[in-house]
Amino acid sequence: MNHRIEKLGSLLQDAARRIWTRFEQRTAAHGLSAAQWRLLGHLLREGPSTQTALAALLEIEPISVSRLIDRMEQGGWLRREAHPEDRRARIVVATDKARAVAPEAKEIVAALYDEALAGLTDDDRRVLQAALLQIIENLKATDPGKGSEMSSARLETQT
Amino acid sequence: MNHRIEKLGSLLQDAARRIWTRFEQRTAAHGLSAAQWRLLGHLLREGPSTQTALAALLEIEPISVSRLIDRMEQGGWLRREAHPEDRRARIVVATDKARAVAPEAKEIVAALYDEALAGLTDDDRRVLQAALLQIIENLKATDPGKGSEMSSARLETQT
DNA sequence: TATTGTTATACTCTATAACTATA
DNA sequence: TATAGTTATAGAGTATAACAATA
Repeated sequence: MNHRIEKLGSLLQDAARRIWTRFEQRTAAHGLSAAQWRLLGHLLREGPSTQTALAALLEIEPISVSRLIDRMEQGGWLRREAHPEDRRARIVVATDKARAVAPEAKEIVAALYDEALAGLTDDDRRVLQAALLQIIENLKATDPGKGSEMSSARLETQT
Repeated sequence: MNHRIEKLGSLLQDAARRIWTRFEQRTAAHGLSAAQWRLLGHLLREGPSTQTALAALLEIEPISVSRLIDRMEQGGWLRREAHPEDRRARIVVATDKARAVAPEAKEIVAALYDEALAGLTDDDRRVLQAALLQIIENLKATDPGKGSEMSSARLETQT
């Protein structure tokens, strides 16, 4: 019998929430939500992207991406541009305003992660990182415990 | 310089979301949300509780607890009873219906955690658990990176 | 026919502010 | 005055269904 982690789900959720809440507090002046920062991060790191690709990357529904982008476009963080080849699609592009805050956001993230991981050795950190990736991987495929669903299987667009 | 975990926040969030989503899928027949299961878990493990205590435990606002409980009371999962000593307070009590699903929920959780942690050694799991607790602890106090806030400091009611 | 993205609509979770009842 | 809980209201995230435009 392997070691059982009591409340694994709650621990993960609490840790994640503390990090994101803290991050939102420190970036409050810009008025972006955690989900919006995540989307913007993708955009800034990996360049312009269609909404469909963003939805696959963030693993949320296209309509949710659409909503996020609505608000961010209003705030001037990004623009929807025409796709040069596919006239149905739109390309989402970060604006200069977004690019301008990226360095500050990066610094905040770095400092925050340092605080969050304080007291953990390098080995601990590597195990933690690997463990999180493993958990995500383990739960990636279609749920084997339920014989019905099959729509979360298109995640090959992953990084 | 210590090891940096790129995307620590995203990794934590993704791992947490996958676990909770999977859990919701497998318990879908009962129609409870992740937040509701968490609240119910506290109630079943630790017995009846006031709403204020639940709010402190779950670290959400009392009004959010009130809303959760509204829906759960409608669903017959719990009852609000009068507090014997303090006529302002209400005691939240899990119903027999809730107690009846507890074993099934526990089994689902156990199986889910086993799947999530597949491939991780016992040592890995212990490090993971300790790391999560450490992160939560590290980010527990008032934010030192911001000199303004001071309202998340009443967490002494913690387990 | 399939895909991209949208509207319309709705539900959950969370929160701030203002309030009631009680301590 | 302070606390327990509520109502009113609102924002964010997510989702299903129906649809338009295009491939």
